[in-house]
Amino acid sequence: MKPQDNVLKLEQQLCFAVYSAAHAFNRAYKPLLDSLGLTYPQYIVMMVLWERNGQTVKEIGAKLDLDSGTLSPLLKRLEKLGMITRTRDENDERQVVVSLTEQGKAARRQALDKIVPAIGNLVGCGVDDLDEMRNRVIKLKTALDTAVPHG
Amino acid sequence: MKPQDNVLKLEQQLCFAVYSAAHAFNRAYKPLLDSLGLTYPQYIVMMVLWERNGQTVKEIGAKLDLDSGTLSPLLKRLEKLGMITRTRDENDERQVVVSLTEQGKAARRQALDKIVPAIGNLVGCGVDDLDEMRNRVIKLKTALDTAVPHG
DNA sequence: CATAATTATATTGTGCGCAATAGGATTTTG
DNA sequence: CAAAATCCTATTGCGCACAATATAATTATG
Repeated sequence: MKPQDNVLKLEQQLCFAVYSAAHAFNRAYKPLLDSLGLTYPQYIVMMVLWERNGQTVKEIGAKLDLDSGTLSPLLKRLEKLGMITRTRDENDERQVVVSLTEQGKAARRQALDKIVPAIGNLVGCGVDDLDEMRNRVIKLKTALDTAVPHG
Repeated sequence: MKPQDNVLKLEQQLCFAVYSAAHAFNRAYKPLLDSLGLTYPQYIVMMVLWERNGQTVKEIGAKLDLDSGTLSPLLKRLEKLGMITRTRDENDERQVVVSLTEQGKAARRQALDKIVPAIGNLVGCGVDDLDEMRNRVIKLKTALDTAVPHG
């Protein structure tokens, strides 16, 4: 076997490790998020709004690297769930402002009390390790984004 | 602001870093894979077959954590592309054996020569760093999988 | 001020990803 | 050996993810 033949092996690939870990996170979140009726992508949209209520679709998309093709139907589903409202901006009618309902605000409590600690237990490593790992993954994403710009 | 209020911030979340890095990988691979006419999920199926030709859907699924709902249509598209063939096992007609065509085998060369080095440049860090990072991400995935079994 | 260019969101089409279900083929068991 | 249970793949339905396109509002330009 040639020396470079290993580089195509699945287990050697960082991309597959990341791809696979992302799916594992999804599976881990699912039973926790079911109690709120949210999917993971919907949950991270809620996180964006919990940080600051009343943001446009564009602002949300910029923070999550998601475009309107993903967000438009997702936000409609969140609206149907009673988590958010979508209203056209009075000054600029092109923009849609997304705001939390009371139910949407209340969901934050359950996220803080139940979901965050549960996932923390699953990941199961010290805060310092976790910080370092997150920073490495973010650095990786930034390197990939710089080479292949988007949005 | 209460001390635990930070834990819901997007930038603090390892899950979002991983989710986001997975998308960044997809974007980085896209222009490279376009020359082969493959998507990233199709590419990792090809990797599985390049390691060992002639595997059942179940075997492929076990290696990639994907079920038949994902693989069945994906494999049909690979067949249509001329990369693989799908044939019922003679001894056990429940099983479908997936095999590389000549074109599918030939695609491996282009992956080795063009795609692997291009992605290597993008990730842009030493082999040791890369190994350590991959191992950490795999460990993370394993921890999540153990807590929430699947398949 | 009218027209062109730009901006923000929505829509359409394709391909995952996964739960639920269905359909045969094989194996188990009574 | 016949009935039940199990196994493997395919299908259906829903929700992302994203490219391409459409539409309406705003801004820039001649």
